[in-house]
Amino acid sequence: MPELPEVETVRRGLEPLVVGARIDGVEVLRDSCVRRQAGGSGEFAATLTGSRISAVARRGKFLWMPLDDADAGDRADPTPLVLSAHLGMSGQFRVAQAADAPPHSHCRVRLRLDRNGEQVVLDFLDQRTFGYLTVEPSLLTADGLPGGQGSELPATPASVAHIARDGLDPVLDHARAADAQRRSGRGIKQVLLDQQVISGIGNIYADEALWHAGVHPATPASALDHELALSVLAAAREVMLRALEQGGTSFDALYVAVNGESGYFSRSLEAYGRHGQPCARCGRPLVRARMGGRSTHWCEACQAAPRTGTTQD
DNA sequence: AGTAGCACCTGATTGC
DNA sequence: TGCAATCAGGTGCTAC
Repeated sequence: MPELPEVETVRRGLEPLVVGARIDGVEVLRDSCVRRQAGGSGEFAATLTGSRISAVARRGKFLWMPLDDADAGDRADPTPLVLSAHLGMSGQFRVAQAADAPPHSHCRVRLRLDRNGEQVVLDFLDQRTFGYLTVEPSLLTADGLPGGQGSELPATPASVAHIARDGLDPVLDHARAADAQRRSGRGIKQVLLDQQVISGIGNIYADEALWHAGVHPATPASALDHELALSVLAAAREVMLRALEQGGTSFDALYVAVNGESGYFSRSLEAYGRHGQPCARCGRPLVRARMGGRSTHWCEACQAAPRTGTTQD
């Protein structure tokens, strides 16, 4: 589930915990949670051990931690390495309370860190195992990334190269992103979920943004004019910023911050999960339907059905 | 080339 | 009570 505000909440929790820390031990409890690693979990653990984490970065829902590798000078190709993480639907980073605490049943990887002599045990939990960790090279330049602008980040993992700038990225060109959306004939809901057009928006915030903008989720993106496409993007940005202020959206224990705390934005949701309940704007009951395989919530009165071409309901 | 559909998993909830 | 079907916040691959 975690979408941009939740992943950013995790990033902010990790930053003071891991930056400058040295990885002293790596325990992989479930091999399949280490992905895209040629040498598997063995190589993953061997490469990480002894490395020092220099930062925690994010684009959209993708997290990564650049590594200062003490042995980099010995390698034939000293490309900067990063520890990449994607939380999938249920991934979490959690600090274990004690070095000898038995790992949670959903713990997939345990990292033992040394931060100025202090021992920190960081667990990667993931019930559904759609999330993953990997150590991979980073790109030396950001040229050619989706969005086209240069990057203020030191390095971007290869696995993130195809991901567009996210809605809170200061470098995002909103006008270009809006026009990129309008090039697709798919429904605007599906285009909002396309991480190669604009990243960070997931199923919750897509529904919220469209409710706030008053746009029907099935409206073909190509039918929006430039101004309306911009206002959908602005709505997405505003709702994600407000969610971030409240630590993200938590429905259950599957999303919590690094310290185990839940976010409070679920009580501010206007559309997602509110089918059958009255619309806060007009009082009509909200409806739910499946769209592009995802459950979608909207108000039939405030979010007028697309009326392009042939008529319908 | 762009897009729909499915695969990847576990666990909670719903319905018979 | 038991068991099967359904659903869940995401992404990437494959086949049209």
